[in-house]
Amino acid sequence: MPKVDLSARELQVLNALIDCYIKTAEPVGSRKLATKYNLGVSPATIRNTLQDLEEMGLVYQPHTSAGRIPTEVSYRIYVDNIMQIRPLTNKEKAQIARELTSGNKAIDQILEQSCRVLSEVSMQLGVSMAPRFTEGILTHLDLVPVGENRLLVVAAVKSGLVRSVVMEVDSVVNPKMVQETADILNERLSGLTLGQIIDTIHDRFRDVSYGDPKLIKLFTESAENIFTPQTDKDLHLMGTPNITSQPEFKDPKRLQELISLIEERQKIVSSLNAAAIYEGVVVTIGKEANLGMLDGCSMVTSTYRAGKTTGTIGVIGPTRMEYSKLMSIVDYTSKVLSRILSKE
Amino acid sequence: MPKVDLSARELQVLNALIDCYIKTAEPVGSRKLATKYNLGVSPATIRNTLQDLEEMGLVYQPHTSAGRIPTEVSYRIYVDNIMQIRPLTNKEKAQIARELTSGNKAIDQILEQSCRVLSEVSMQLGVSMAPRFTEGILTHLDLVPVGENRLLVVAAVKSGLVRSVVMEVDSVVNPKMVQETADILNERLSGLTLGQIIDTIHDRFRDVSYGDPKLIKLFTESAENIFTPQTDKDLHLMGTPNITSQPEFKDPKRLQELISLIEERQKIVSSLNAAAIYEGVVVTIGKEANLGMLDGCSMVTSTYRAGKTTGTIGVIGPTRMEYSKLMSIVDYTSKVLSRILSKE
DNA sequence: AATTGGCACTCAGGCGATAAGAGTGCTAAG
DNA sequence: CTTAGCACTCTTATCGCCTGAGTGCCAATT
Repeated sequence: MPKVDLSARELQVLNALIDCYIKTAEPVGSRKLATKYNLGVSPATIRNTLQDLEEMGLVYQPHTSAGRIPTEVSYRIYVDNIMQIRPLTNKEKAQIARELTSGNKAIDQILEQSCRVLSEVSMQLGVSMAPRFTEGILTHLDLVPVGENRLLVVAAVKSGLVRSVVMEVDSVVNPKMVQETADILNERLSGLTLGQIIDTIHDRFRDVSYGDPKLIKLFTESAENIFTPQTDKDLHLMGTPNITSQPEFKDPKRLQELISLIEERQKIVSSLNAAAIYEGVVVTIGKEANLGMLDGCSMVTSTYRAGKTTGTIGVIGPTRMEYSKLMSIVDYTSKVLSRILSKE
Repeated sequence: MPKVDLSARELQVLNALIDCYIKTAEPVGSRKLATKYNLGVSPATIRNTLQDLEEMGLVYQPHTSAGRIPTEVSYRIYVDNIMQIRPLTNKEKAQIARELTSGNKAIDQILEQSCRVLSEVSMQLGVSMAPRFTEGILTHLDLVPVGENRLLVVAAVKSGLVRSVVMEVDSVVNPKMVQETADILNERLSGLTLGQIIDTIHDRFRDVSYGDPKLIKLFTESAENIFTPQTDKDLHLMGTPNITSQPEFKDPKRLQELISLIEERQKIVSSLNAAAIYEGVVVTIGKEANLGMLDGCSMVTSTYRAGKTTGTIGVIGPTRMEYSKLMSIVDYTSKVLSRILSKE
């Protein structure tokens, strides 16, 4: 919310400048603005306006005698106030819908496909994240003996998401006892959200009427480990070549940072979660994204619904991105995705 | 197996040259070899030898009037015939053992830790791959109803590895029937390897005495999907910064190729599988690795055992790597890993 | 016959000067 | 308030020069 009052001309010039810079990735000069965009004034006048914009911190020059480049502040203004959202063509809509509905219906695969289609249509780095597990309602819990001293804990959530975690048990356990324990766990935990379970599990098993007390103790102790989303496994990333070929990544240092970011997925997860507190399409510009070393990048994200839970999808690319188009793409994709995941 | 007969001096010089190049990453000249390695002859003599080596295709010059660089052929000879394996220090052994045995015991986490410790100790890209599922013996199969029209198929293998796949069912199914079906599946499939199951499943369920026939049909039809390892999810990669900072990756193009490789994990999986047909530590040099665009890289890998199944771990780095040290590291790590995974 | 010193030759990489081009800021006039 | 004109700044590319590293070969030496 930078409080700026721009005159009509200043808005016009800023709009043209951002538009041009997004297309060319080169500093934009007054002459280019005057000839390519019919602003009805001469380059000299535009130069004056540009000086004003520079004083307001909306544009800058990489060096004294170069054109202007928009700052992050002005991207914000552009996205919030100036930009016209560019609707999708029917062809684009069809492509997204087709690629999302074809193929297997397991939620994980659908998310991977979302990620792929986002990266293909947007020509940026596509991201998708599985629904936030903590908000899901537990429908069923299962304990499956695996090998001699292990139990597989299977937790199924209403949205169709399933997580399984292997739990170590000290001694060999009686299968009947395991079943009995599973029964009481289900009885007391089904219908709660995983978040509630984590918070209240210790209280809920103060008294244990039947089932294996040792096993239940072990379970309550490792509940957090079982129910907490290991969210970096829920994250899909695709289309890295799309953005590495952009001019902002011609510097090897930049590329290295990108590689690090991709490896430590946790940072992306955090940023996506931070953006997900808003409804609908969110544009996170540059430093706002807090992507650590990799600034100069923006995200366009949206939440989607899967039953009672929500997840996040979006695209990541250089700050200089076609927000107007990307917002439509992400918006539409998230809506299709919600529809697919909810009609089941 | 390039058939070369090298004289004692040629071996000596080649050894020194490779050693020097591995350390400096720069073309090695005759003078440097004469002064740093006491070969007892003058630079001029070494030059003659170098000419001979060049004719044999063992070294080359990036341009006239530069020092020599070893070719992939000569790395092969070096690894197979010349190199002395460098044993690990106690400190290194301790570090590997400590980091592998600490923490959670779930197989997936152990593999991730293997990967991390490999990358840290070797200063290369560490890789680890879960045991090959197809060779595992099925111990238990479970069908867990999830939501309205889904079943979670849980397949547990002797090594402790578990895979779960969501299966879509058309109609709502009776829980009793599901249990009955699971029973007969277990009865007929337990004890077989997953590979055998894939091959023979259609024959095994020609006659179905009880259980839900529709469900069994669905199951046999999707058996391949259920039991085939989606191996690129079983692959861990860590330590990319270790190798991106090496001089061979100063070229942005190289970096881009690396990023692509990391994204399409399938290629790495294939290469690792190809190397895994041999027992013990395998060195795969340059083009042998078939890492697509990213040649100029080598892998040092080893299989490890987990019960009846085997998996692969190793390191990937530029062809110019310290094979002598890396072979020890990978060998030791795989042995420790086998011990951990087998004593259970 | 193998080894060595000497020497001319080649080539990459760094440095500085020069030229071209893009774009600005300022001033003065419309 | 707008605009044309102009001097000024700064980047980028190109050329030529030089230096240093390293070779290949030949003739001398052991």
